[in-house]
Order: sequence, then C-alpha cells, then structure tokens
Amino acid sequence: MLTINLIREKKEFIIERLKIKNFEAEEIINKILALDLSRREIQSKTGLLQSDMNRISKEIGGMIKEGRKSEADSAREKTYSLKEEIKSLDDKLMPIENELRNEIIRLPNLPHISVVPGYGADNNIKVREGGIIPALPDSALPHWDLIKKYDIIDFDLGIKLTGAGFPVYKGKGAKLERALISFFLDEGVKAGYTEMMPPIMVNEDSGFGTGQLPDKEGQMYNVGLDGFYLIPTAEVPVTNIYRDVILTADQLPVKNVAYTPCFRREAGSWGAHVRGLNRLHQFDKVEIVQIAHPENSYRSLEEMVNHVESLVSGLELPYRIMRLCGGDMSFTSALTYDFEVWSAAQKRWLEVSSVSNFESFQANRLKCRFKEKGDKQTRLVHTLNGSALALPRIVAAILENNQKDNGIRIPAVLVPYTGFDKIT
RNA sequence: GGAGAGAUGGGUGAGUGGCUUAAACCAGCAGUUUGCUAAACUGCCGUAUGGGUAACUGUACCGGGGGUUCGAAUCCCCCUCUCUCCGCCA
Repeated sequence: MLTINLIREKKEFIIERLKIKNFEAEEIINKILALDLSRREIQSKTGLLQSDMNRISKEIGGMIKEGRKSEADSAREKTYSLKEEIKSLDDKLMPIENELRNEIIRLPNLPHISVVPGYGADNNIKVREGGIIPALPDSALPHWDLIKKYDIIDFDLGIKLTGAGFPVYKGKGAKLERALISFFLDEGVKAGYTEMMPPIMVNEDSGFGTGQLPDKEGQMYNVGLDGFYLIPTAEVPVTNIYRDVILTADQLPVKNVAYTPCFRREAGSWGAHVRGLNRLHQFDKVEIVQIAHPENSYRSLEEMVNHVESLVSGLELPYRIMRLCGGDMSFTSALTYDFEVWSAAQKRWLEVSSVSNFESFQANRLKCRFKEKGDKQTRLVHTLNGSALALPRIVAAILENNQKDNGIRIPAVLVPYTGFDKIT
C-alpha cells in the first residue's frame, strides 16, 4: 500500500511509474486526493470543535465544584449543539476514511527504476544462467511416470485421503522431501538467517498485513469454525511477526528462514501443464524473509538472489535467473527475480523461486517501522522475501534430470541428508 | 467446555466520573559532578494525524468495537486475549 504522503506529493511520478505495470492510475489517484482533502477538512474542523468541547467541559467541572450550579447548567446547554455538530462530522468521516483506504489499496506498488515495460513472460530479462542441461535418451520419463515407477509419491492415495493436489510421499520420496527441507534450512542458517517455525494457520489481521485479504480470500483455505486461514506461504506468518512493530536501525536487517507446508486453493485450470508436481494444493517450501533498512534493501535483494542461486547450483540443476518485466510482476513487488530450473523430460523451465523487494509497500500495511538512533521520526522499513526453495518442482527436476537406467541419482549435497545416493 | 479474576506507556504498577496534563519506580537517552569497570544529581523519554520554516501547538488513542454523560482509563453492552481452578487431552 502506497503512503498517502507520496500520493499527495508525487502524483505525476506515480502515474508514470505505474504505466510500467500497465496500470492506469490517474482516475484512482484523483479520487484519492479528493477524498484525502475532505478527510483533512473534516478532521481539522472536528479538532477545533473537540477543543471547544474539552474546554467547556472542564469549565463545567470547575463550576460544579464551586457550587455555581445555574452557570453550569447554562454552559451545559451550549454543549448540545456542539455535540451534535461533532457527531455529524464524525458520521461523515468514517465512510470517507473507509473509501480512501479502499481506493489506496487498489494501487499496485511502484516498480523499481530498473524494471522494463512488458506484458508477460516473453518480456522478462535473463540475468544469468548456470548448470548443464543433461542429454536424456528419448525413453526418458516425465516425473509423474517416475514417481509411479519407483513408488515414491502417490497422488491416488492423496485423492482418497483428501482430494486432488494432496500427494502422499512414500519411502524414499518422503525421505527426499525431508532431506531437501533440512538442506534448505541449514543453508539458510549458514547464510545468517534465524530459523523460525511459525503457525501454519493465521488470523484475519495477518492475512490483511501481507495483502492476501481482503481481495484474494478465495486463494486461501478458510477454517470456517474458527475464522483462521491456512497459509499460502510462510511469508504470511513470518512477515506478520513484525506487524505493528517499531524496530531500531541497529536491528536491521532482520533475516528469518522458515519451513512450512503451504496451502493454495488455486481454483483455476488443471490441464496438462500443471500435471504431477507442477501445481499442488499442499506443498512444502522454505522461505527467506528480510526486513531491511531502506538504503540497504537492494543489497539485501542481491544477497538473497545469490543465496537462492547457491541452492539450485548446489543441487546441480540447470537454472536461469529472470528479472521480471512490469507486466509479469506481482501487485505488491517493486523488483522481482524469478528462478527457473530446467525439467529435462518435460523439456521446459519450471519456476521454483521468486525473490522480491517490496520496499515499503508491505511495511505500510503492516505498520512496520524503524527509528534511527536519536531520531524522533519513525520511517517505514523495506520488506523482502523469496522461496529458498519450493520443493515440488525441485523434486520434479531432480527426478527427471537425474534418471538413469538403474535408478535416480541423488545430488551429492543431499546424500548426507537422505542416507542414500540412488532411488531404485 | 464450566467457574472466577484480569488486560493501563519499553517493563513493573497506581488510578472507581472532573485536583490526571495517566502518578511513582525501573529500563533507555542527554548533561553536570565526583573519579574509574560505577554512583549521585538534573533534564528528556509513546503512537498517529492536522496546522506551522521552526520553536511550538490542536485532536485522537489506557486490549478491540459500540453506548451513557457537559465530561469516561473509570459506568453499561458486545467481542478478543491472558491468568487461576475444574474437565478433557498428545
């Protein structure tokens, strides 16, 4: 959510920047500015009236104490019209404030200066790539066949227990899953992140804090009886730790890493391109989150990109890093790098991580601020997060890329975690 | 799930309708003094929003939301959470 001050001061700049995201902001901004103006008018009027009211009330108190009863009564008469005036202004203020907020949250975050215009994945810019794409024989199998062949992930069993998109990991499949989670967490801790294990259900306030609510309600599972939501990503609980918090500058950057299961309703299509592990309702993910000083947040972003890169290259997966164009970026992001790994049997790139700087956009919603030592003024922090990493597509790529006649080879860095170097 | 007690600033904690401009203490910050791993003293010490170049200043906020009243931290209603006891339970 953009700050009202920025909208007030840099209207034209915002309109220009949002064109990069293919967003026409002028109409909304004009509406916001008009609402903001009447909000301030009403507020300063009520302030004055309240001030009168407070003064008179205090005087009445004094009169009563001194026994000047008739004077007190006539002063009391005077307050009635004041009180009514205040009430009618208050009644006007509430809907204006609500509408103002509703309009402001419709504005996407401003893209960083380096973001290029564009309408989709075709306009994304390849930053760099790494790893070696394996040459597989024509007989190579996609992962949905491999998991059946080696009996390591069972979709049908998941359908029996819950429904489509809730796989059961079995035997070496389950062990591989656990190994990846441990590997990702350990690497995060080595890189200076603090490991967190948050709740996987959150309340409405948290859903609002990171922007899932009120708009994207349908994307989360709702635990109706208690009003909780199953988290779509650890970003939600971990970032909300800092909701309504004022940090000191020397606490920044805050670096947290968390593993959680993630739940996504994703009511959309379930065609061939989302077969197997490509899209699930429940999956495992390790997430990294940073709360950074505004002046250092892009350094944090680079650091996070390098960290994720070390994970995919550690797993010996062919990958590329894309800097997203305006049209392909999320509503809340200022700059996003996507990581894709090559899935050799599907013969396509799979998105496995998205690393973003949200600048102060999330922080404004969260009311997460910091103070410089000795400074009276609070400022909004910058928040960043990234997957490090989401498991299913990593598993898909490992299975497909490493298939041999005699089984599936496990990347060397995982062997200490799995205890086996081959799935047979 | 049942019964009772609570929720006040960074912390402890006073405050049952106007003498509160939320006391006091602790922590923190700045300074003075004495001198040496510290003590004493003085001052400052919440957030948001409006006005002002600024000094300063208006307003709101005592878990959240409504209400009563000229006036609410204080009284009433609803909600959330915490603690104690009982019940249930990995």
